[in-house]
Amino acid sequence: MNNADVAATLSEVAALLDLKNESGFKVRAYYNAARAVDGLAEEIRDVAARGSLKNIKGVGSSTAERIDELLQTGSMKYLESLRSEFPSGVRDLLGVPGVGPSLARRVYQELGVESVEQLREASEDGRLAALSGLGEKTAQNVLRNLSRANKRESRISLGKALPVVEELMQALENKAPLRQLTTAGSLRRWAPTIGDIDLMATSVDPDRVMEVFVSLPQVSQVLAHGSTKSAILTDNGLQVDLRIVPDESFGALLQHFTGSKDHNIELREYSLHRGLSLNEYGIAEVETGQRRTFDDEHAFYEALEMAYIEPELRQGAGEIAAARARSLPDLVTTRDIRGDLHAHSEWSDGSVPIESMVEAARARGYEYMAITDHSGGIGLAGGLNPERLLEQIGYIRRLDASLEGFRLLSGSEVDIKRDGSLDFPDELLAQLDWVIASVHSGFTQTREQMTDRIIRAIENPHVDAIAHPTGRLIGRREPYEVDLERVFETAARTGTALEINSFPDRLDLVDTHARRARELGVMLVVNTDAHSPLHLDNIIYGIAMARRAWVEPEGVLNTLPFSELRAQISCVER
DNA sequence: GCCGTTTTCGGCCCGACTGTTTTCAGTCG
Repeated sequence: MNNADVAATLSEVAALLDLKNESGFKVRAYYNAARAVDGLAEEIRDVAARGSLKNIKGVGSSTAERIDELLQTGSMKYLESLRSEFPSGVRDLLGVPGVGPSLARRVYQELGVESVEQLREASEDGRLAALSGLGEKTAQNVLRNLSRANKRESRISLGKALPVVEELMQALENKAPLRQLTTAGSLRRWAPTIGDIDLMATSVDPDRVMEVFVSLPQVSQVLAHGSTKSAILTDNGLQVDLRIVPDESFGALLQHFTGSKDHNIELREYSLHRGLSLNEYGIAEVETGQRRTFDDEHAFYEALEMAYIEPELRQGAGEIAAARARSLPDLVTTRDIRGDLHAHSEWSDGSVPIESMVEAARARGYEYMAITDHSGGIGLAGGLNPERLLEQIGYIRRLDASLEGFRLLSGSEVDIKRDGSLDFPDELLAQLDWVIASVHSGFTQTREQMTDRIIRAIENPHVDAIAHPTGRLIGRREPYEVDLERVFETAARTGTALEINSFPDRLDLVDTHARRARELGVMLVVNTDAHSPLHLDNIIYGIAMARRAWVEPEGVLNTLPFSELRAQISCVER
């Protein structure tokens, strides 16, 4: 029973309470608790073990008791009793866009609908439209939405969304009379996954911009078309909303639609206590109704007497208090990165010669790079055997010696075997400048086995870092079970760095874990795991995770100039 | 059900849009 399981259970309680027409506040309380548990950097069982469940913001004494029961017995009586009131299929109805708790409850109670399929039948044969307060349009809406993706499972990775958005924005800028155009929402906050895409604009001719927008070649369906708001579906199924407002409202609008929801709720609750009401048009005094507008976000936050908050930090995770105290972190940027310490070449599964990777790194302005081709023990990804590695070390040394103003490090992404031993003997690892170890097999080991395995690798003095520490692949593979708290404590003690892997499918460590690692004194390293020169550009995603984790430049190993980096790692003298 | 720089009780973010209604409830972000 991990954090995600507990969160899912609390969400189900919330959904069932919602179906039952319980107080919306109670429903929200359970959803809040679910989100809080899901975003927890620590394992909830550890929190429960020391009796600190109630210290989680959003978890009170009642929910804490139920979580305790769930962890100890594997089930929750409260949930079981709620489940007995609604067949399991009724809850699935909530996944259909446009179907909320009220409609789901009524079709179940009044029509006996117990599944999505039965909802379709009731919409087609007129029984849905016959319900009081509903009509034919509602039935048509439901039918149309039944073919769309489940509203809870339709998120795509940041890396898939961003190229689509950039192409759309470019097309718009080429053809429409825009003054300003920017992203908002989860994309602007660099969330690891994106639901839909929000674009914000100002223009001298909004109608013309909207005309262009809904007529773009990428558009497969127009969902709405107005002068201030339009929405489309792209040919790859992504929903894109475009909003246009007057210049003087742009700051408030951008703030509103950047979110996150948690951030905005907390910001509005805070402001309300100060007699101010916030919305997308500006800041109003509650007593007088007088409203101020803002053409940029900095002024908006300053008007609330707090520092500007970077979008990546807007998660309702303490950033508002820090902004009031003027103690926000000085976040790391891509400009701080001086080298990449996880890159592959055609010696293993990369696509180009080492020289091409070096050229690409230099073109980015980097000072150094480590080539870390795979070890080959389990025949994975064309990995190197000891003989080939020795050959590569010699090759890299000669190449490095020929380079002016750039250091090429001889490294390895060495496989951590099931027992925690490494794929190369220590004598061989000792010859390398940089060793990054990682798990590529045996993902189903128990939590204890996996934790011991990784800790043993961390404790090897030749290991400089652990790559993609949880092994997750977004949308394809869950992270393996591992006690990250113990991993972090060990890494902090041994001075071993943990990676934020920038590959859009990985983003591992994720922000909440990276933040916890830093709290425990772990050094991070932000790498791309590049298998081609183009992949070096993925550094933006890793940096985004670091920024969402409140990480400053001094928390990232590869912001160091080479002269300081070499003192931290087992680098061979040139 | 949670929470406290007014509060341990009485609040709980805010508005757009839709469809069904003659003033509002439901859904969404």
